[in-house]
Amino acid sequence: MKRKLTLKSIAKELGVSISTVSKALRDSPEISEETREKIKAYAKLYNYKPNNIALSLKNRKTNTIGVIIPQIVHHFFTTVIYGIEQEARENNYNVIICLSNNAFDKEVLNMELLANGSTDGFILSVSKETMMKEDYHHLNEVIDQGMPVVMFDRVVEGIQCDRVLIDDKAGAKKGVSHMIRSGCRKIGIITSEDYVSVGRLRTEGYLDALDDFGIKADDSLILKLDNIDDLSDKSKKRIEDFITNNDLDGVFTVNELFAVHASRVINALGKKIPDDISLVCFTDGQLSEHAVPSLTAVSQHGEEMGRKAASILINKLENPEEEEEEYTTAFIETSLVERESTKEVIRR
Amino acid sequence: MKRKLTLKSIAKELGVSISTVSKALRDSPEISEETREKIKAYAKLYNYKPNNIALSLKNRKTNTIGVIIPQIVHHFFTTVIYGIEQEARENNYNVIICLSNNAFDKEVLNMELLANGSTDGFILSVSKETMMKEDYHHLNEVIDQGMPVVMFDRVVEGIQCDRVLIDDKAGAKKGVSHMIRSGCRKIGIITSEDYVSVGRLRTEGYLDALDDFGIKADDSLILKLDNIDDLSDKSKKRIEDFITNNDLDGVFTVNELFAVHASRVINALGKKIPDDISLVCFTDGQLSEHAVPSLTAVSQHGEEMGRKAASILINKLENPEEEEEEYTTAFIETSLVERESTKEVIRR
DNA sequence: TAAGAAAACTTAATCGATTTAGTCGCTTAA
DNA sequence: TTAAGCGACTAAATCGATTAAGTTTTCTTA
Repeated sequence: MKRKLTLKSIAKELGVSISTVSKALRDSPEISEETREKIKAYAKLYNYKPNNIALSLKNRKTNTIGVIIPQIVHHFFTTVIYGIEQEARENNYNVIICLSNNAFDKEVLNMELLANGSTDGFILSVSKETMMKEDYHHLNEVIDQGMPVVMFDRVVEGIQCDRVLIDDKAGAKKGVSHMIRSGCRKIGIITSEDYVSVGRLRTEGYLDALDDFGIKADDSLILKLDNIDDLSDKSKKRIEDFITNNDLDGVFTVNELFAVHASRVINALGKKIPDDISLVCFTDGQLSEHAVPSLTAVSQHGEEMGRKAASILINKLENPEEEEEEYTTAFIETSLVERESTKEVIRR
Repeated sequence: MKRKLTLKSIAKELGVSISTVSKALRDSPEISEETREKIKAYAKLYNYKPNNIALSLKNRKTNTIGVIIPQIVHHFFTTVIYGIEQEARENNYNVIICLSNNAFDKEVLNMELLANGSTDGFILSVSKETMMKEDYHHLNEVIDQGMPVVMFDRVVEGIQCDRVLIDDKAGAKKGVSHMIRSGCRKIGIITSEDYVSVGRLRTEGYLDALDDFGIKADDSLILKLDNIDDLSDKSKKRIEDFITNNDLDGVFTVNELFAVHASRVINALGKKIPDDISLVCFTDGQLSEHAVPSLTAVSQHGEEMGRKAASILINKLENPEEEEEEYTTAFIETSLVERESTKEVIRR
């Protein structure tokens, strides 16, 4: 096992001072051509690389972004991380990922841990528990210490930070409008209770679309489930009843899971997708793509979202205090991916 | 914006030396009760937390694990990361994640970056390109510097490191045996070319199972596709032909994607799953669970794998040089998750 | 030829923490 | 009376790098 090279060890070996080595490696004109070449050759031969930790300490800059998300076993977050990683890597930043598992305490703990010098800034999507508690002291603390924060997807108001959001409302509207244009007139929505912001916004988009086409909304066609992340047996039952008891010709769901179960129920009823009932869901993931029939979906472009969040953060980090106290909210446009679960729109 | 507290700033504020502050906070008996209490009260009031970077430099220990994986948008890797994160967090370690995107150069770059002081050790699954190149100098280099490495899933031989593996062969055997017991006699396998180790091992498990039950293997029932991570149009076509041209009563696939497509093809042929053809796949992910029919799958227990890898690494880090040069290979048992795509085994 | 400038280095401070090796005043025992 | 001992601190070294400031040595040039 060979010890890692340091400036000190090189200096000792070559009989010069530490600063001479440092300067030579950074091409300082203070050092003579001859010495410089000798040192560089030696460093190259033994593959010297400066110690990042020492540099971080000296520069008070870690070139690391802390990412805190509620879950990782969730396709959307995975794509966001992918985007963050891409953008970070291109700009020479590292990414430290911590999971809050949707628990407030873990979120606080993670932030405190990373804030003590490990990262220069944060990208986070707040946990469900944090949202319900409405306790954001941990966020305010790091911001107070001058660390920039970018929130994405699950954001909260009243925090001095940038935000990157999916345009949920417009996305849902896009999906529902498509169904209407393809001939649907009695469209139901399977969404979440209003306190989940994405659920509320997507419901609004649904209502907007109906309104645009002069279709009267009907409360009984709106099914609000209480958990948007899983599909409990209770939720399954409610979806079954909802579809069985309403004579729908279209169903819009706020996530893939709801759609997949709806598809199953429709099948079991002996109805055909999309001929009898069209189906569109929010989130374009593996399930939409590979389900049978494959599902028309509103794509959230998670990767783009991650990239955007990282790029905003890195920009703040590289140009501190450029324009003080100016926080932006970026919207990531959604797009509709048409697949087998909807009929074609006939334009005349 | 308030500056972060340091020992220095506390010392200055309270009119004592830096070392007094440090010792007081670490409950050294050298410091008088009175001074100690005063300093601790002050530190608590202003929420002092030592700077991790400074500690890392001093201790030459970062308490950070570097994880390098080929892709993150892949359910299996996501579950492994989840396991790693859990185990790390419980032992006070951070996790830095880097993606190689299956490219050799990026893998090398990432390792070099993290090896320069950012992490204490590595957990990695080598990229496809690295496997094909068979160039492992980057691995040997960090190991040479005394950093422990744990490889998982996609491992290579001849490296001084611990390994955590899925028992691919036994897993495949488990799945295929189940089909045979449920009555299948002509079972095809959709796998990958042999140079992908998981493909090869799973094929071996398939052959083993047939052999155990005295069924003669038939090369024409083995379809080897060249990419195990995606489903190209060419692969789709080959799956279609494979299923259409062989009168199978069971299909085993080495991943979910192949199975989902197989399911689609079987459907299109007007055959019923599982009555006419049974279907079992390796990897228990979202697709298996939510497909219609849902798929019987060999679960890889990615989370357990991640936990195991992290626990081996952390153990090495905490007890250095305990038993030199002893490397283990841990196997993670698979389990069969029975769902709708297979018939019940009738025991008599 | 002596002073000033330039070239080529080295010293030392710094980042924030820990820790070993002092220092200083006071008590106690010989 | 005086050295040893102890309590309660401070100084300084250290981790590995950067860099401003200082020091030699050599080269110009009036």
